[in-house]
Amino acid sequence: MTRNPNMREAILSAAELLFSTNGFNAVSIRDIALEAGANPGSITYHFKSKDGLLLEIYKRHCGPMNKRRMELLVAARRVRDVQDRLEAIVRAYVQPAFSSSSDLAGGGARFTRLRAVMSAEGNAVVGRIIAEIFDDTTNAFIEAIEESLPHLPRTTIVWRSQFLLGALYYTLVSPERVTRLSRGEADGADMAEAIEQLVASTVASLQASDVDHLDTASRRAKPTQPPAKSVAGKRKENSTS
Amino acid sequence: MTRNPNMREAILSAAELLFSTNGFNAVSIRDIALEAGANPGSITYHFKSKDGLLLEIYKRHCGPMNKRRMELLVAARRVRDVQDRLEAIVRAYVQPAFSSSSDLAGGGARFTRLRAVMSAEGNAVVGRIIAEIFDDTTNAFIEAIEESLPHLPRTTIVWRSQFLLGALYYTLVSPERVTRLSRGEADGADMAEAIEQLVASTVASLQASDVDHLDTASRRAKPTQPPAKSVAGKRKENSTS
DNA sequence: TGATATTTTGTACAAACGTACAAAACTCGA
DNA sequence: TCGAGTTTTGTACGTTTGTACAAAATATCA
Repeated sequence: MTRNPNMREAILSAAELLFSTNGFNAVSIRDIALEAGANPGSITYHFKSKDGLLLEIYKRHCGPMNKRRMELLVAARRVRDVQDRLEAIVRAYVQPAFSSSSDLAGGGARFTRLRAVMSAEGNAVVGRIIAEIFDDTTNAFIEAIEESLPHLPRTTIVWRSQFLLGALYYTLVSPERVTRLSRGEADGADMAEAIEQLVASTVASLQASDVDHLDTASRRAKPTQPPAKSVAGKRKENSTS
Repeated sequence: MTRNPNMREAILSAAELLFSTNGFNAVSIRDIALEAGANPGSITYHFKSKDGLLLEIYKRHCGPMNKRRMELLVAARRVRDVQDRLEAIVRAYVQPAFSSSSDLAGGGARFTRLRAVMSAEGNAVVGRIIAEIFDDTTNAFIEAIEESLPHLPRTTIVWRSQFLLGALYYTLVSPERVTRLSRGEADGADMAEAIEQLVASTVASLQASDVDHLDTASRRAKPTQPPAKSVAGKRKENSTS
C-alpha cells in the first residue's frame, strides 16, 4: 500500500469531511480511517481519542478564521459611508466563514458546515470552545454594528446576528434546497452568490427599525391599518426604553 | 385498537425530546425507553425500528403544521396593504413552526428543532420527506411573496427563504447564544420575542432590492457613494430584469 | 367468565463501537 | 550502515448498539 507522507493531515481532512456531512456520532473511527487511507490505530496514536480529533480540527481552523475576520473588520470600520460600512462589516463576518485563509481550498466552508452540524447536535466537546473562542470576535462585530446603527438596541443587533449565523449555517448545510426550490435557476452551492445574497439580505435586515412590541400587538388586534408605502423601516420607533 | 395509547405517546414524546437535543445517532433505543419509562422491546413493537420511530414523528407533525401554515397563508394573502400583507405571509410561515396546533404544548418548537438537527446531520430517512412534504407549502409561500413583490426575481426570494429557515432553525437550536451575547438583556428561549424579531428582520430583508452584481462590483471598486439615509429598502431598483 | 387479541417484558445475539497495545515498518542523523 | 525514535499496522478487549423473539401480562368481547 502506498504510504501517505502526511497521514496526520489526511486523517484531519477526512474527519472534517465526514463529520461535516454526517455528524459526529454517525461517523466511526473506522470510517475516517478508510476515507483517509489510514489504519484505525493511527488515529488513536495521533489524536488520542475521537474527541481529541474533533478538538484538533477546531484548533486548526478557529484561529486563522477569526484572525481574518478581525483584519477585515478593522478595514471595514474605516469605510466612510454608513451603508457601505455596514455592508463591509457584514462581509467581513461572512466571507472568512466560506473560504478560510488557511491551507486547503474550500476548507473554510467545510469547517463552517462542521460547526453548524456540531451546533445542531449539541456536541458537548465544542460547546465550551464556541463560547470561549467565538464570542470575542462576535462581540467586536456587534459593537461595530452598534457604532454604525446607534439608534438600534443591542438586543436587536444580537437577534439579527443570530439570524445571520443561522442563515449562514443552513446555506452550507442544505444548499440543494436552494437549487431545488429555484427549479435550477439558482445554484445553492455557488458560494460567491451565497455570500452576495446573504450580505445584501443581512444589511437590509440590520437597517430595519427595531421591533415595536406595543405597536405590533395593536396591529394584530385590528389588521386594517393606514396604508404604508411599503418601505422597510418605515414604522416609527416608540419603544419601551 | 390501542388499548394503552399512553405508552406509545410517551415513547414518541421522549424520542422527540432526545433526538431534537442530541441528534439521531447519539440517542439509543435504550435511552428513549428509559426516558419514556418503557421497555426497549416495546419500541420495536410499536415502531418496528429506530428509523420507523423517526418516521412516525414526522408523520405526526408535518400534516398539521403545514395545514396551519396554508390556512394562515390564505388569510395573509387577503391583507390589502403590501407591507402588512408581507408581514402576515412571513408570520404565517414562522408561527406554526414554533407552536403547532396539535396536541402537546411547545411540541411545534421541539419538532422544528428536530427538523433542524436532522437537516444538519443529513439524515437519509427524512431527506425524501422534506422534499416531498415541505416543498409544496414552501412554493406556495414563495408564490405569495412573488405576488407581493413582483419586481423581485424568484431566485432572490428563494435565497431569502433559505435564510429565513436557517435563522428559524438556529434560533431553536442555540437560543442560549442570544442570551449570552446580549448579556442577559434578551432571552433567546422567549419564543414570542423570537417570532417578532424574526418576522421583522425577514420582512425587511425581503423588501430590499435585488442584489445587483454589476453594481455591487462597481461599488466595491469605488467605495465612496452618495450618502444613504440608512433607511432599509431605500436603494433604487435598477436590477437586470 | 373464558377465549382471544394486544401489549409489555426479559433476554439473547450478532455486529459495530472506541480504545489499548505490542509488533512491525518506517525515518533519519551519526 | 546502524540504531534510536517515530509512525503504522494488526489484533484484541470490553461495551454498546439495533433488533428479534418467546414468555408474561393485560385488555376486549362473546
